[in-house]
Amino acid sequence: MTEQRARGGRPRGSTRERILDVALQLFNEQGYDKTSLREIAERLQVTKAALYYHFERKEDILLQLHLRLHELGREVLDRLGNLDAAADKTLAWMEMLDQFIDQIVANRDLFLLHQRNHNAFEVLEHSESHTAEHEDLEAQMRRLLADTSIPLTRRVRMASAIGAVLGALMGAGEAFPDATPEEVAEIVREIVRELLEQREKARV
Amino acid sequence: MTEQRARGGRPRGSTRERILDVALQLFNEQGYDKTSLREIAERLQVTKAALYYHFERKEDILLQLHLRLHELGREVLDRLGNLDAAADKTLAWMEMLDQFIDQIVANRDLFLLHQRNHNAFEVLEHSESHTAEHEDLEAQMRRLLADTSIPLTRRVRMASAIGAVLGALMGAGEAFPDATPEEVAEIVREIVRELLEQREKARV
DNA sequence: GTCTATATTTCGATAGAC
DNA sequence: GTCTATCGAAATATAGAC
Repeated sequence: MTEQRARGGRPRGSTRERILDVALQLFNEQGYDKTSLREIAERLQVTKAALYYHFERKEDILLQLHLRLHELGREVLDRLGNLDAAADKTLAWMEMLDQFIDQIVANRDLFLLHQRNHNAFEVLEHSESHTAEHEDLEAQMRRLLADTSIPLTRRVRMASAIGAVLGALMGAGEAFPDATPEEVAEIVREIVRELLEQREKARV
Repeated sequence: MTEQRARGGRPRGSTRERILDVALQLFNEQGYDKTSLREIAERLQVTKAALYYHFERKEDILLQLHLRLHELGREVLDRLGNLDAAADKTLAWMEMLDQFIDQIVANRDLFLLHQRNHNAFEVLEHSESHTAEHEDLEAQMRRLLADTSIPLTRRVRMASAIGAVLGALMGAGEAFPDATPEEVAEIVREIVRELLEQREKARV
């Protein structure tokens, strides 16, 4: 029952994937830095040295988990990129956040890892492999928000919309056990629409 | 110019306070776990052993920074507690978030520490000193959001409002260099009102 | 691909002089 | 209150047999 939860559409059960799954689990429980390779090996019933056959360094384990997250980011950014030059980016943003919400619901543990080990991920960026197009979803969102050709109010609303999604779906933890993730997601979608829609100022 | 930034209304310049300031700085740059006492000592131009005169363990440094944050939390919770039994908690929540916004603007580095070192703070809670009333602001907010006597929609909106505040004031980093923190804060206040206000459903 | 054994480094923490 | 010197523990990583 614990081994069986399928992730993505990946080769299941390979030792390499099992290492990544266990690592993700432990990193979320204790944090990346506080989790030793010894602990990962013990939970997998293998020795430390076995891990080094599959990954050269501990950091590489985190890097691979980062790539899983990066794939999700590409999906979102590709859709957004097509509409980049559109005059009104509001619709594109709403669609992006809709997809973002879906991804969080489907990959909560991966987003949790990113959120709870922010510092560990930062050193990944500052090492190799971050030559150019390897840019993070978060970094690209920041660039979006820094576009001064967009009125400040709209940019702050966009940042708040992202935060609202994370706050309801991630920050609240298991605060909504009386609701399914889809129910919560639907409420958040409505909130995003409220935050981003162009209101007609002519109303009272 | 770097030494002079005043924090709170505390005894400035005492070695103990300088340790805490430098530690806060380094913890935010590299993370708590990746920051060694050697580094803190070097930046302060003292030796490691000197730190141990002021703090028994490394964890105690983090604990004191936690207490700075905890004081801010008490201020918010005291105000909220008075209105706890009110029939309509909406107004209380708005006031709380207003104060929350002020605190973030005034103590961004402290909140950053809490956000970026979530795991390190967790072990603090699970050790001593967390007997009872030492409960975290975050923990109490979670209890609030878990109150099933409140409709789900309103609780999700509350969680999103908190997230919106954090997203605009913390997550966006320095994405709004063209605006003062107060300008951004004012926009966020309006967003919070929109998210929490009781809308008259009778419209359109 | 996994093991045993060990090298290497760094860290948190202490003892005791000044 | 700060220093020098050092200890013990734990972590990452490697060498080489099976």
